[in-house]
Amino acid sequence: MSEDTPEEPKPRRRQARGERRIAQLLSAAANVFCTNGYTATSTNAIAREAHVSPGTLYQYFPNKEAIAIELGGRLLHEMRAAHGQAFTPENLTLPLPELLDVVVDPMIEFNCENPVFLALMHGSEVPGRIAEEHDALHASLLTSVQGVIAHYAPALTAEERSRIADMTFAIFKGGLGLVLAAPAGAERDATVAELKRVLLRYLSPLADGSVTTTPTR
Amino acid sequence: MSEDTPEEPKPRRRQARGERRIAQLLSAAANVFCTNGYTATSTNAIAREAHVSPGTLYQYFPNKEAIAIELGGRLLHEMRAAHGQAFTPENLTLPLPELLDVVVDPMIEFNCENPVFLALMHGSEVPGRIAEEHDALHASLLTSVQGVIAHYAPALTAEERSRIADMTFAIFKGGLGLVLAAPAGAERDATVAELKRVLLRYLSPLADGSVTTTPTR
DNA sequence: GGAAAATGCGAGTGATCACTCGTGTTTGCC
DNA sequence: GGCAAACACGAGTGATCACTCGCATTTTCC
Repeated sequence: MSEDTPEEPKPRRRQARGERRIAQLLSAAANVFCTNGYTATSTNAIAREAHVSPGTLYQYFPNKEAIAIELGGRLLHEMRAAHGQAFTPENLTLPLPELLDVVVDPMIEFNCENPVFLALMHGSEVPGRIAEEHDALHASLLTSVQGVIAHYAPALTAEERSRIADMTFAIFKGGLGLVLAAPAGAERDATVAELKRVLLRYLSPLADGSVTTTPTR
Repeated sequence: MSEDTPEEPKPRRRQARGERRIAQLLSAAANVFCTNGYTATSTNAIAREAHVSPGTLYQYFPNKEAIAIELGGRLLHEMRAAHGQAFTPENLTLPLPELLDVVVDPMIEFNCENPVFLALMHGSEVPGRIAEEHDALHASLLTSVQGVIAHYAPALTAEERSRIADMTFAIFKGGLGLVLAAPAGAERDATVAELKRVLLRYLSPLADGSVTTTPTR
């Protein structure tokens, strides 16, 4: 929730304890959502995880969905920030391998540190509101990727560009699952490197001016 | 204890109607699981979708989990059959583009015709029994992919081979999501072709004898 | 035809869940 | 200190869910 909205009939006085509780509840919710999924998670379980009574939980959130909305909203906000930092105009001029580093690494890091993000954004069991915001972020990311592709291969049609961007993102998503499944450390790093290798091999022919729809063999 | 029936403690006489009902219930369950997910699906909703009373449903399945088990088991069985047909020894000798056709097409087709498969196998909300069987199938598929990779690039270490197989499968999974999201027809075909292009570009360097762990930049 | 088994029904049952409410405690402000 | 508001609690409430049970109907076998 932003603080500059004029439609706030609830000017809360106490903030220190309250904000702490909200953060505590969201953190607990992230843990439980992550392990059980949204639907199978009970509000009582969230309260228990936060060492708080159910009544206290409902003092800060009107219902279960609002918890996911708030949590998802915060994650989406962070994600958008990372996204904006990755797809800067100057980064767009980097050679492909370096561009991949600059774009992939922050995204991977974010998801490693917030595994609940994938859990919340992926399932069809999440409340519609989250799904909408996620779709918006997804579209925004796709547009950025399309921009990169257009920069590397200006000759492509919009349809081809769109398809390649979709596929690039799907590859990343699939690889992300692998990375999250790998234990943090050398194995995870190797998986990330492999993911970048996939993307590099898939995308580097674009820079050569070869048309993707023409079989080269 | 006194009854020593080895496998079938339930000799059902009537089979025509019963088997029909079971198929009907499983089909209904597939629909509802597909749209709502496993956890959010109620047994009453399955019965309603099948135009059957809740009591009738529980005459054929002891509980909700058993429905998913049976449905998942049948799908896994079909999937295993398709898998076995794809990874035949003679197919292994095909050149990579043809091998991709032979392996990818049936898998895509199966998932297009049984979208509930992904829905059931993917979520962490599914009963543990399904997850186990799915893990077994997953491991089996990975072994096959590793076999192919070993054939194309015998010089790789087991670790590299495993990582490449994992990544290949992750790419396929990601692309599969795209394919299922695309409307059936030309767009879907184009997406499948793009997926094969990704896999081809990722895997074809293996056949050239270049070592993947050496940076080529 | 008639017994027995299989099939079918749907209201009912206990458990669980999201959520509330009455009450007690802590904190900010004078 | 004292008051009001924010905070905290946890037993309780209505709804929903997975699942049952008594009974009616259909099918099979003789």
